Amino acid sequence: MSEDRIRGAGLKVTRARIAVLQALGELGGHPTADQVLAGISATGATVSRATVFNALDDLTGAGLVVRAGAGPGAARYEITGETHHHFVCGRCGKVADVVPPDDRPLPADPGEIHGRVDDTQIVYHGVCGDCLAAEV
Amino acid sequence: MSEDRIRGAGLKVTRARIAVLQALGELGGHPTADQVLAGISATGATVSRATVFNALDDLTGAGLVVRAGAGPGAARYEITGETHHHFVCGRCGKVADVVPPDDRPLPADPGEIHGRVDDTQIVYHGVCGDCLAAEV
DNA sequence: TTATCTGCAAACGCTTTGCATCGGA
DNA sequence: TCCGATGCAAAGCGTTTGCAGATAA
Repeated sequence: MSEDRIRGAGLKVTRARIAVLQALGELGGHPTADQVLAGISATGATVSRATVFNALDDLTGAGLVVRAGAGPGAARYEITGETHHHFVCGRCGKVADVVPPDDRPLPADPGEIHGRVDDTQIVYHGVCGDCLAAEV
Repeated sequence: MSEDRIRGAGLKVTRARIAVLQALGELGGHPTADQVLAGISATGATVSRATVFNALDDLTGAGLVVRAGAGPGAARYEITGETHHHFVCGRCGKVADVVPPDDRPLPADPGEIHGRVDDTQIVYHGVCGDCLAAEV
């Protein structure tokens, strides 16, 4: 349940945070903050835009959510979960999940990092087929 | 030489693009567009802000440059090169290079992606030590 | 009860766009 | 010569901030 994870992260359990976490889970994929807001609104709940950003930021700091993608446009968020791979289009910012070609494990977390690692993933940077096709 | 890579990518060789590529190389790390602009200005060359963004976008589309990092604030760029690992702080957006703990090769590019892969890297998402310390 | 979060709106900063001019091939 | 890049400025959009009121613990 979302509430437990929020509580476990040391954050207050509030309507907005539950809604954000649930929306992320239901939407799946890599929604932008705006899409999260839309997802929440679709359930009938009302949360302001700024609160969505606040909640996403808090959840990111708590390690429950990760900002994904490094392309143009809005930031994309997803729930911290199992390690998986991403394909990021540097042109349109689209993020696609990638099915691991094999089950080779990732290198362990580097010990020299003086910080907390919440999520590890392989990122393939490139240009997606749509954008390649759009290039004249 | 920067010019050769630009030409090889099918782009016109212009002053701005050479300057951007050289600045990225000299700055190293993961500079923001603004830092690239500052780096260019430091050499005495004058390039407008919009042109830096244009050039970075073109070079990204050509696969010579990759947008890195998925944190708040400005986008970060780096030259496409050898596979290396990144630690991204979801709080301050800092990107740190990670020395691979071993030389285990990455899984091959997934064949099902209908696009072009320019760069593959492992990304560790988390919170850096500075931000952890700043959390009260 | 009290520290914290929410919500609204406005400000902020990064990024993109439009158009005239300049420059590479 | 011709197509494309540059440069300036201004608009666009995602994100953050400030403060008063509401709420979880």
